[in-house]
Amino acid sequence: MTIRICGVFAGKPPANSAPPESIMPRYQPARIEPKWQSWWEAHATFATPRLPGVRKTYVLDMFPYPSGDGLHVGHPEGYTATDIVTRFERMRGTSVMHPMGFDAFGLPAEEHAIRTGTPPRESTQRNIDTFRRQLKMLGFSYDWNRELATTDLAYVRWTQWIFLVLFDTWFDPAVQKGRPIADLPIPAEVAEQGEVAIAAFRDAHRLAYQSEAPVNWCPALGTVLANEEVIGGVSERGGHPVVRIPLRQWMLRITAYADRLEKELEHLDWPASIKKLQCDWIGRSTGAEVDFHVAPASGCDTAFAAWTSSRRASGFPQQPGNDVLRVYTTRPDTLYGVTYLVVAPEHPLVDSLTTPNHRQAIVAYREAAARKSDLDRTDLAKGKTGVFTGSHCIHPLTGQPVPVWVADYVLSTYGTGAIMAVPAHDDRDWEFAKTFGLDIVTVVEPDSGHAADGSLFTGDGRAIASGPYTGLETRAFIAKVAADLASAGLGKPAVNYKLRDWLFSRQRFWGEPFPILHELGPDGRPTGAICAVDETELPVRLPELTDFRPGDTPDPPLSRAGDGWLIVEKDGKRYRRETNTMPQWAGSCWYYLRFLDPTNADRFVDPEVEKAWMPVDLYVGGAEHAVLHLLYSRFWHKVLFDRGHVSCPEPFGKLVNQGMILGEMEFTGYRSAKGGWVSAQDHGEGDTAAKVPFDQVEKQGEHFVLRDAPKVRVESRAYKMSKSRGNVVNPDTVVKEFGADSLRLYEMFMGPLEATKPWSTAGVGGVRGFLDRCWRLVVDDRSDEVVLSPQVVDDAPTDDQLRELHRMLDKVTKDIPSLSFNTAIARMMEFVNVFTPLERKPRGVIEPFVVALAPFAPHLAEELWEVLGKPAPVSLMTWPHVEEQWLRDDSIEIPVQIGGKLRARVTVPADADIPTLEATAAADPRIAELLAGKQVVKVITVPGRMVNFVIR
RNA sequence: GCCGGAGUGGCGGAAUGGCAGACGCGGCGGACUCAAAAUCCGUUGCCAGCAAUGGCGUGUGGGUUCAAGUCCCACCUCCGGCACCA
Repeated sequence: MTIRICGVFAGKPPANSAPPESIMPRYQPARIEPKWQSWWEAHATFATPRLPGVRKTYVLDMFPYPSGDGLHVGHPEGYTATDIVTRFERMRGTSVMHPMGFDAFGLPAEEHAIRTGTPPRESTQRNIDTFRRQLKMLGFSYDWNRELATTDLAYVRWTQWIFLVLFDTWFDPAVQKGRPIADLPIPAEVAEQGEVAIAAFRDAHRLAYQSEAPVNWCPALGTVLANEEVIGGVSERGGHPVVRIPLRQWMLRITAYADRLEKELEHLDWPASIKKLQCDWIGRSTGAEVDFHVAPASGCDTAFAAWTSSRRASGFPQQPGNDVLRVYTTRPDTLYGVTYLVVAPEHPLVDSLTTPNHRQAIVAYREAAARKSDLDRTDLAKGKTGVFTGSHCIHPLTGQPVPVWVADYVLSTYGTGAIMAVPAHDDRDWEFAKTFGLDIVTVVEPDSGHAADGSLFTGDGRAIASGPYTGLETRAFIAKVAADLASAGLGKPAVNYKLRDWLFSRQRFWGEPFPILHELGPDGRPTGAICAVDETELPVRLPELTDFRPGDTPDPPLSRAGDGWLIVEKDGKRYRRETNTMPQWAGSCWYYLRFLDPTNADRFVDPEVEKAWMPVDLYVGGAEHAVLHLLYSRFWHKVLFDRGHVSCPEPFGKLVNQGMILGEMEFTGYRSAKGGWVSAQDHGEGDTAAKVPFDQVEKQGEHFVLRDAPKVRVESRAYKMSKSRGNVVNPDTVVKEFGADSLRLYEMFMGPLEATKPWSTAGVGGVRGFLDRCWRLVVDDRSDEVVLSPQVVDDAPTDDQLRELHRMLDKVTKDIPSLSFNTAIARMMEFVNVFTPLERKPRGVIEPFVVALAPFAPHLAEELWEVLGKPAPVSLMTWPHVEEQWLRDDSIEIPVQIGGKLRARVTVPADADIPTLEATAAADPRIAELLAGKQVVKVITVPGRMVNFVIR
């Protein structure tokens, strides 16, 4: 007799130590998991061919940022889902592309470098090593030969190369396509001015261009941020304040692709919510631009008449002159309700519009607005502010003067930076008019009834008090007035986007250097001319620095590199390298392409390989990338497509967002300062929150209360995992305690992939119990060695056993492609529950079960396959065929209802026809009794489903 | 404020308009054991009843239907995102 169990480890495998031989028959993930991981690696089980066979699938995970904290339990959720899909597809004979890599540039590595003085490349490498170890520990079937990190020089080379493609491309609106800059038509008046002017004209049209514009400067991070990275006036990362300062920056002309980015979403198999988020972010709106003539100090009428007649002749000009204020509106039908105009504080006409007696107030207001952070400026709770300029403009249709105000609720960066205010029909204008006592003129009535004068109505309706347009419906009015304005040269239809060009440069060290050179004049100062680094000189490496700190000023750390790095001589001219670096998004914009051909030294990807594998068939990751990453990479992909470098217009065919995994469910009670319990619904400021153990709580009605004090409610919910809350679950710990297969299976069993779900360690124990039962289904747990259970026999399976097998297989086969892993696992559990008690378990059902288990618990399945005496690997076995004949029953039990209420069940032949069903149901003693003396009005019978007697 | 998503046992969840609660956790009872662990078996929505059985039950209120967790209308709560874009 061997003593198998001792001390505190009873029931659990000893942590991470090789178990003594004597207890081997127990399921020991710590032993079998590394064994099979090495086996797969040694046999290159998951190596992907260069080109796919008849059927291909490209299944991609959003690659992780390798943070110093290591893998989080959220990572394996999506990664296990895709791993199951890819293992399943391989077993079905599909060629599978399933790579993994690391998004390794980024702020945390750099901040760590600053804190510790070690170069970011070192800590990044350490973190990648940790991540790789953890990912391998979970048995994912990646082709590790394709591993890449965005920080690899061989990768940076091609990121820079793609930047040069953007630099070499302009967007031709006529064909809605990106074209080589060499094809850009040069207007004669530019050509006349010579080479410098032509170069400047080209630079102004490139998809990658420089711009001196107000940017989001984050002093705490020492860098500027893209609009998308600023949430509510603070940085998305870290929540630091952001201020607007003017600065020369690199921009990417993503707005040129706004229409295509919106329209081409339509056919993608993406969650509707993500499509909508992208749509809203792009924010296409249609309306009209309208010019308001600036009223001269005197002689207003004649000047206006002269202006309108000249406009009638010339038409609506491309650029408004200084004599007009151009506004953008989505509601030109409310033109007759305009009672004032507003320009943004940064609007170029503010100076000329300001009259001397208002100058002081205007200057003060502009200064205050510039000082305000975006947070203050966008805080709706603060109410509207503004100042009158002293000037008026002339309403283009009525000829009446309209006062011009400056207010920061108008954004300089959207539309024309100026609006026509219609307080009766726009809530922001209404609030402003109320604040400053401006006129409110109603010009739209709701279809039902009259609007009270001076009230707010923002919907569509019928025009009133609108001159010749009175009586028109909103939509008809908009169409007609837009046409009329256009023919009078006073306005034109216009489209606007919320999307702004992508601010693409950062003042940080740990990013890709731009492959751009600035020409230096004889005085050593930049001449303004720029040129691209030659393709053959890529990659441009980061210089060796010892100090990575961002400056207090927006001067990038790279500008502190020595002249050896900074200064380049070429064709007898001196150049200074661009010292900004690219944002972290750059690398993640195209990694899915490099995976296809990761070692290619001649091209970023071989076109033949790209055409064969693209697009990505399934892309799984968190919803936090809904706009940023997914919008940016679609943009890059479209540029590459336009320039003929890739074969499809969209990179990601199907997208799935895994839900967040929260910490364990917690009960929180509140204690007052005096120490007594306070009920959760009326706890206040001074009370302290305390965790209450599960067994001291019970449910009473809708709420949980303290068991010992049922009047005291406690809160119950699960929270997002965070270090500060101390509820973070570490995958290493879970693997040590339960094994990788248990972690994988548990995360898939928790609930639907897309749902937010709380963690439950007891739940992990539950699936571990299932894997234990799988083990005992095959392995003899009474022997001292790992040998086949004597209960697994060569008997021919019975019909019932085959039915159980094929029904399980059918469910699993259907559930994997639809990513319904929780129900697939439940079905496998049922299978095991059926076969566990049997004394004789036919090989003919046990073997296919092990094959079906393999995508979910691959290590255990390999081990059991070996115990069954089969040659490894089960991972590449053919997926079991589902035999239809076993999915049907000879007889079935169906419910019988009376008036829709269940009253009995009857057993009938599976193919029974309606009369048989009704007769059998009516013959049931209980039904007969209930129907006696009642009048059956109608009988509804669904063959194979149910019978319902409707009685009076 | 706007836009998404979700409300089902003590908990996670399951359910092509057709037997609500599969599967798992937890609980309860039993077998095995000197005992415990592990394992196996049974049981477990609530109320009434010894039981057969009956009643009630999918956030709330209405509606459609022979039949509603599922479809429609209104509302409530929670979670997530966006937020002066004219």
